[in-house]
Amino acid sequence: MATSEDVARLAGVSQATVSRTFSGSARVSEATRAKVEAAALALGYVPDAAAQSLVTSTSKTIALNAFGNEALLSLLSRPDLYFYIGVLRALQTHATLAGYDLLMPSTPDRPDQSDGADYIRRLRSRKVAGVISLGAPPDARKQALLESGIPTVFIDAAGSGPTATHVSSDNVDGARQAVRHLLELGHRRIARIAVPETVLPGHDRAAGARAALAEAGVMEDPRLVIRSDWTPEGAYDATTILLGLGVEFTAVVAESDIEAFAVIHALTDQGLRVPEDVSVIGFDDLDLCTLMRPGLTTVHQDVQQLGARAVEALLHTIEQGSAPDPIAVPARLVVRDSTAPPPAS
Amino acid sequence: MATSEDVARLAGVSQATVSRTFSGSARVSEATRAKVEAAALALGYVPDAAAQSLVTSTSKTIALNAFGNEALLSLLSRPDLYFYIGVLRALQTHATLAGYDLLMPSTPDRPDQSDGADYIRRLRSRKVAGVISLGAPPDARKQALLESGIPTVFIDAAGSGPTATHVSSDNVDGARQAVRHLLELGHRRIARIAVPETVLPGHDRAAGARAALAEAGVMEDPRLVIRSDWTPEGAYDATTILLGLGVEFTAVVAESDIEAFAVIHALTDQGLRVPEDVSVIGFDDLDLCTLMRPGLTTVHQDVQQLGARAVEALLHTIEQGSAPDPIAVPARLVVRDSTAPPPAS
DNA sequence: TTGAAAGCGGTACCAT
DNA sequence: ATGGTACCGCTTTCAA
Repeated sequence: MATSEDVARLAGVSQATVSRTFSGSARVSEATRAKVEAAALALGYVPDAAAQSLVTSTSKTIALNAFGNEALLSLLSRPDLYFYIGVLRALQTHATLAGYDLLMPSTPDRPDQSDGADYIRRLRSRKVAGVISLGAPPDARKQALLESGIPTVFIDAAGSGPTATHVSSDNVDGARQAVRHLLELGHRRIARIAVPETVLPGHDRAAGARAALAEAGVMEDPRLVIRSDWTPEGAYDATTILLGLGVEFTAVVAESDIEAFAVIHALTDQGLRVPEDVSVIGFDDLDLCTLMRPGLTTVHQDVQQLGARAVEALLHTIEQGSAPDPIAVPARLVVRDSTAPPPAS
Repeated sequence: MATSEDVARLAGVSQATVSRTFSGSARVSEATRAKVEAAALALGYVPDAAAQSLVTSTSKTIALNAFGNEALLSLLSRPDLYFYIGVLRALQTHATLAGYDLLMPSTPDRPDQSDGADYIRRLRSRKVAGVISLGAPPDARKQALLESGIPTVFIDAAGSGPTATHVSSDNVDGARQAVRHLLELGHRRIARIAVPETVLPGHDRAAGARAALAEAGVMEDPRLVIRSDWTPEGAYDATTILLGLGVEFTAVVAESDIEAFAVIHALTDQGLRVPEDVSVIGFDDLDLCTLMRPGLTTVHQDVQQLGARAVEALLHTIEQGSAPDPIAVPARLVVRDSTAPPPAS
């Protein structure tokens, strides 16, 4: 690999001038710049990232962090997380545009003890410019990030501070639209397969659902809210429990498309028809929705926007030194074939 | 951040000794090592990655490369590529185990010109230890990788040389099992929705299918081989074309599960039943297969193994300086409900 | 505007 | 086994 020294020699200037030419900020005469650039091109010169990083104490790198102690991508193989693929795609696109590389740091050997501090040390060792965290990170890690001063953006998780903020879909409004749609169709007994309200999307969606109900003067029946865990298995079981309760309902709102499919299977396995007997609404609007039958009515999350805004917010934090306010990306209902008016009964 | 100098001072040894303690290879007395480690722990010391990289000319980083000129994750949002999520997961898991970080380099601004050389320069600038490439990379990039001497493992793409090899499922055998299964059920008129044979999986699967046919003394009808492009839309259209041909067939073999679902939809949209009228076989065995109805008969690809062997092969190349032979990971047929004997007719 | 020189935080070779 | 020291390639004062 050619070094700036080589380029300097060929261009007949000092090594410092080569550095200035590439760092952009400094003033270099047009003539010199041209000479240097020609020499650099001829030698195929690219600045050494490690050397730059060593002296500047930073690198054009954004670290990705994800839920739990598991490696980021472990989770992506769970069908309920196909959603994050879209987000990752958008992150990559926009990070690239800004000239940043995405890094998936190897998880420490012993994820259990002193997680937080160790995690931060590894990030510092890598001199990452910032962190984007998908989903709810473990508390120790989240806390450590908030205190570290490392620019951080949480996606789908709460967390803000001087150098941290979060972006997510407008879950309140998304859930409100979903429930409102059902209400307009005439449903009054609406069940929800819901994740705990301790996680941000769970909290916001519950609030949105209740708001829609309240607007229509309908009281939420707590028996129709069944806890689940984002997994299709959990949703299937929750639906079975719901059916076993013997409480009347004509519609089910799920927390994800994948869960919605599981709900539909649970219903049809019991001889119920969707949407004739029961309406079902999902969340996410995955690409593969177009492949499923019946077409799923669901709340579309704009993964492109999610990723774009996350990168944008992170860059702002890196450059300005302070994090912007939390960001909500609009969500919108997509009506397909899994919802219909409740049976006449 | 604490430096090795700080640790040395606290431990009452020289900075060089601290370095030795951490590099592991050199000989340090037990007593000294203990002192140094205590001091390091107290200071929260972690070696600076950039400094290490600068002096060693390498880094514990594996770069991910993927198809086309697009950013890696662009492709992952296409439903036909959900398969690679599983592979990525396995890659991450095994890279972590070996202490390597995964890097997704930002794509150059102008992906068109001088792609190859520029790509390599960026990798060298980052001093990546090796590259893992998913799917068929653009020719310029692939060629550049092969010539660069950078350890490389291609997944699902041909490519080998002194420092490069490839790993993929045993596509020949997988396709053979699929077709053999259909033959055993009594099918003779077997259609294939197939990607071009210029890509490795396309080539191998075609060979496997023909081998199974040949074993059974069945002649392949070229009219039953319809070209497609891995996408569900392409598969849907291909199926429609197939139906329009007026050529008899009782089974369809697709190149992926997602395509298989599209094939099923195309068939049922024409009033045909699966598997009563037509049997359909997919490839991949995605996690979400368990969520689909009918249950899809498909060829299972072991994504864990794929990722594990890829990392293993790359580490071998990095450490030994020479690449191992190409690796085929066993695939196996999973029989569910989308295949049955052909209609009596 | 440009050149010279001092590090950034490590590694590794040379003595001791 | 340990300490001293010469770099790795670049950024950034400080002078000229």
